[in-house]
Amino acid sequence: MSIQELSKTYNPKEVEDKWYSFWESNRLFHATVNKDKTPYTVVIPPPNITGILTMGHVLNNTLQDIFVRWKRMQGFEACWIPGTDHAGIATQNAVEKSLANEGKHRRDLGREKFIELVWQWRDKYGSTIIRQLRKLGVSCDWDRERFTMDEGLSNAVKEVFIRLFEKGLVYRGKYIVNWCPQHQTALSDDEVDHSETNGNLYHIKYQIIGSSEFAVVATTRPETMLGDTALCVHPKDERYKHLIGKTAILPIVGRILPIIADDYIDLSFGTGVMKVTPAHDTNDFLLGQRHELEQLNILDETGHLNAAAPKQYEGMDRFECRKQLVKDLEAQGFLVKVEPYVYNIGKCYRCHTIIEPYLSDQWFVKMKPLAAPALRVVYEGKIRFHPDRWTKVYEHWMTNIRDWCISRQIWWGHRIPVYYTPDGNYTAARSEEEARKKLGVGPEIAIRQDEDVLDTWFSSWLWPFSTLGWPEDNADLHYFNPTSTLVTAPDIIFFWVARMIMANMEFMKGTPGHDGKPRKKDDDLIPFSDVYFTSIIRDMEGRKMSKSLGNSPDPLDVIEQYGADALRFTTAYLAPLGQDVLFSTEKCEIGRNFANKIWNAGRFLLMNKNEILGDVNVSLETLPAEHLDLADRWILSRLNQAIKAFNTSLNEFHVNEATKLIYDFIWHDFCDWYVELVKTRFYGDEPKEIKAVIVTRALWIYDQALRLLHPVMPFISEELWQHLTDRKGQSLVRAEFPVVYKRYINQTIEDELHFVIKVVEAVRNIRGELNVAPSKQIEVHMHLHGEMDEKFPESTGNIQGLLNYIDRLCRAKTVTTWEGESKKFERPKASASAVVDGTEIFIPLEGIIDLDAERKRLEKEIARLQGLVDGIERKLANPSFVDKAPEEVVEKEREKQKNITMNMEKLKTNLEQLK
RNA sequence: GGGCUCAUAGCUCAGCUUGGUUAGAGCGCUACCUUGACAUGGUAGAGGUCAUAGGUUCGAGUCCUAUUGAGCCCA
Repeated sequence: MSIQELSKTYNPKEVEDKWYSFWESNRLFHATVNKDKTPYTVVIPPPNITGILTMGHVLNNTLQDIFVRWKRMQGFEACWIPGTDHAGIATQNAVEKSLANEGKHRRDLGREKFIELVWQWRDKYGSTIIRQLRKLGVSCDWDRERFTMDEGLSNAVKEVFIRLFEKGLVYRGKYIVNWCPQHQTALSDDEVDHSETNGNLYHIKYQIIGSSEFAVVATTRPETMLGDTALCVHPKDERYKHLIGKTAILPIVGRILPIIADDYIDLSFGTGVMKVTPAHDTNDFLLGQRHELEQLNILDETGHLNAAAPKQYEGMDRFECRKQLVKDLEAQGFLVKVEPYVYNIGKCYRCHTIIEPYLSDQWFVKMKPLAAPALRVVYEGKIRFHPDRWTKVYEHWMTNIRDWCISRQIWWGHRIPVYYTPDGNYTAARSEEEARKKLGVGPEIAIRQDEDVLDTWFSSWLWPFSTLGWPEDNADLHYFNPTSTLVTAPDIIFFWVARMIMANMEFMKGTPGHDGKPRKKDDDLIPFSDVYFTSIIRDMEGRKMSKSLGNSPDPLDVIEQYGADALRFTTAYLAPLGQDVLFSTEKCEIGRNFANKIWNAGRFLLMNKNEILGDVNVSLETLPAEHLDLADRWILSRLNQAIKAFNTSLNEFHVNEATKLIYDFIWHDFCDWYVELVKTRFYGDEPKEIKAVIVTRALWIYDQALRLLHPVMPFISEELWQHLTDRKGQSLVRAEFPVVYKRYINQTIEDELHFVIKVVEAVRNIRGELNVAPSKQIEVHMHLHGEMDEKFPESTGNIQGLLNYIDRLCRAKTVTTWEGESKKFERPKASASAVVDGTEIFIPLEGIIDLDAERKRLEKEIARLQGLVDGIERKLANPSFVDKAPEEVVEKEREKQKNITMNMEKLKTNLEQLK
């Protein structure tokens, strides 16, 4: 391929869609059962079908893709299963909203018609986010895409419900649940957001019967008094002991309430007397059960007062009623006082309506028995959390786990597979037919299925095996489950992560594992071995990204502006394990600039390849190892160090560290130094055959760098990789990931080249500080300290090559070397000078040099070194340091003192000469 | 009330279980530079008493305790 094809800057738009469709149409992401390979499976946290791509998704999916692409290139059978969940409440909401625009309600259509409409909606909008994910470059196995309402997954849900029912782990009960009057459904505890709210504490007095006394109670929700069925005090409370057993009159209503005693009462709260409303408060409900109190429900499903309330309030909204009731209490003299009060209020996580504790019939899962093994596998490290601190959070929740309310009073979702006879018998069954059998009723008797559907999470918790075909037994399930890494946001650790662990351990029992034998051991029953909890993406002020704040950039706009690779790179680069990320769109410049740098390095190499070799295909199969010089051996050492460190970082889930490593290797080691060093040989007078080797080797190293880069920046790496040579239809997606060759890692070589770098930097520093024009050719005199073969054991015999490098990088005319401590050495007059590892560098600048500036520069450097020496000397003068510190540490300090002092002395001599 | 995390350059953060390099990077800032890949670039420079107070240690940005401030989770 020829250079004309590479533009001056990288243009992501021209390459991204092209390569994605190439990958997808060649099914390069498709995984199959392959006994010769180790599986590496990841299940996507299924986004809602109502969702659009957010920065959170970008981070989450970029991380997953990095892991998956890395493992795939390393030769694992990498399988990333994508999909979506049906998001019961959110989706129903969206459809109801559009119905409302037509002035209709779902009840007008009826259940069947409505669900049909939701499916239509899903077909139209439900895969938006899946399309958007492709833009990001994710390497999901699209043949395996699943949806929680698919037939197979629905069967899994049904099967699980029935098995739990038969085990007695699913039960039906009247319970106080979190009720959302907006959605008219129960919510699980996790679906309620708590926030501090400014409200009032109302003090209301209740007349004691047979006495002139009043009991004063304090409440934040006065309207619930209409459902009061008792008053309660602490049995040991001296203030109220005499009231126990008596009765009081409920103001306005006139109902007679017993006064009971229970040590649940918090003596320090309010007045110490509590009103008891069993149907409208969880704690009161439990208290009511203990004391067999009547449960009086005063609200309907929409949060309006029902017929159990006095006539004047019936039909009122709960908050309207609160207002009116307070007014009435005040008018009738029952209101003692109202004080401002801050308390926690629960709101629906979907619509932010204030949650009403509400008494209703619901289905629950008994969690304690399921939690025990799930807790054990995390305790024992069979599942590891990253960062590790989430294990504590998990343990705390799991040990205090409460039963899970799984029924929802909506239509969109998996309908509860429970059937009722007219006389109230019920059972769980796979079909009406099975239900009849179980219930022992014939076709002449009508039975009805439960109206409610299941919580969406009741399908999500089966995701690691339902997506693989469970409950049908099949090879995929044996091979790809347990999965490997789960990448998810920490806020769904309870909703999802914990429950998946419980489900996998319960339902995969007996399914054949990798070895074909039925699973029994924890190691085979876990759903995944590692959980990576992602950072939370915030804006630059540290606020959570949210729709209402409008501070969330649309990732598609960002991709349009900067390219998908830039977005991916920047996100991964900025996101440390376990810490929040402050993000702004402009930060994608990091990734964009990096992409451009990579692009231009490739452009440079291809230009030179064309120059030297012409329009031929080079073979990049193996490293051309002839004519290696210091620079080559140095970059090979750096490359292998980078590969090694990259793998280590990813193994430890330090993705940002791995990303930084590539950045530093490509930008600094490769571009800043290697490319500059190699120019010396490209433009030097070596024969063409050698130049051909050099450029091919540079391309080979660059090829390795692209492989290293591919998991993070798949598009640009593929595009460039294809340009390097004819790949014959192969893709970088399935190319081999670079392997570490330890023999190329060589510290001596790195030190030697580092010396060259330090000399170059010292000269550049002089040029910069003394304002020597870059175009000005200079002379550099080096007075080397020590013996040549000691100083450059790897370069002995090719010192000229080494000096050529310094020459070129310093734009120097000549470089003079003085070996050893030659007596004949004469300091060039009127020179700027520096010392590097004892080697003196002089730049004669007769007539140009600003002597004053040079003196100041030297004085500053001497002062800096003096500071260091002082510090070291203080240390060495401390007898307990010399006594107690390890010998090697002390020796190191002595060595340091010697070297710095030597450098400083030389600078002092040079300074003297300028005076 | 219980628990967790964080505090290092103007800004955003590295410096990781294992205390000992002259505490680093990117952005921003200053000066210079279109040099045969790249101005989405190069070179050089300025900028830090590592939140505060104690403690452990020969030695603390790093370990421990407390305080202050910021944020999160659970109840």
